[in-house]
Amino acid sequence: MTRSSTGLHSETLPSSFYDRPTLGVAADLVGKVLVHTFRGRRTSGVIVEVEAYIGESDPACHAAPGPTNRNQPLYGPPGHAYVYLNYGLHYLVNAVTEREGFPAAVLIRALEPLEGTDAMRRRRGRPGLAAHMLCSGPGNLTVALGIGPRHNRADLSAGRLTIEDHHRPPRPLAWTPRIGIRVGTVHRWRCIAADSPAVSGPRPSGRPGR
DNA sequence: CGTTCGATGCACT
DNA sequence: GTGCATCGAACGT
Repeated sequence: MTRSSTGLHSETLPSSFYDRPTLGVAADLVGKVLVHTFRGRRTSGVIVEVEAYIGESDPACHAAPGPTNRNQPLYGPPGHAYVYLNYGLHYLVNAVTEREGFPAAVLIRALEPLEGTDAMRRRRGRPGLAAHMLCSGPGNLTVALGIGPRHNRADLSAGRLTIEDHHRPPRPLAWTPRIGIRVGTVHRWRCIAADSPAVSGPRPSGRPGR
C-alpha cells in the first residue's frame, strides 16, 4: 500500500488481475493508472482508452499468423508488457492478458496525465501542449512516459512500469470498433471513458480533444 | 471542420 | 518486397 498523488491509497495490480477474459480486463483497466518510474521520478496517467486483441482468430491481433519471434510475449504470462515498434516510428504498449499460452492483450491508447506533466512535455518536445493532449494516442503516451522497447516483457506487477488502482470513481464507458486497423473491424473492442477529453480519435458525441 | 500524405523500421511472406 | 494496432503538418471546404 502506497500513497498516491490524489491522496488516496493505491496498490499495484497483481498478475491475477490480467489472468481472465480480455474484454473484462479492458473494461477494468479504464480508470486505472499507468506509472513509469525513471530516476526516482514518476510519470503517470489515468487510462481512458484501450483496445482488446484476442487470440489467433482475431485478424487484427499480432498473434493471427501464429507464434512468431515478435509476438512471443502475447503467449507469455499475463500481467507482462508487450511493447513493439509500429510504422517504424512509434512504440505501443500492451498489457498481456489471459492464461499463459493463449495470446491476447490490451493496447493502451490514451491517458489523462496525473504526475510528471512537466517531464511529459519535455519528452514530447512540446512545451505549451495542453495536458489532455500529452498522452492522447498510443504513440504519444509511450513518448510522454518514456516507455520503449526495453519494457517489452516487463512485469507490470513489479518494477518500474506498473499499473495501479487508485480507487478513482467509475467512469462512463463506451465500446466502439477498434481504430487504425483494416481487418477485424466487426468487433467493438475499443473501450473508452466517454467523458474524457484525452481520448484519441472518434468518440460517440463530438467534444473538444483533438 | 475534413482529408491527404510523408516520415520511418522491421516482421513477415 | 509489402504492409502496417501512428503522428502531425499541410491543405481543401
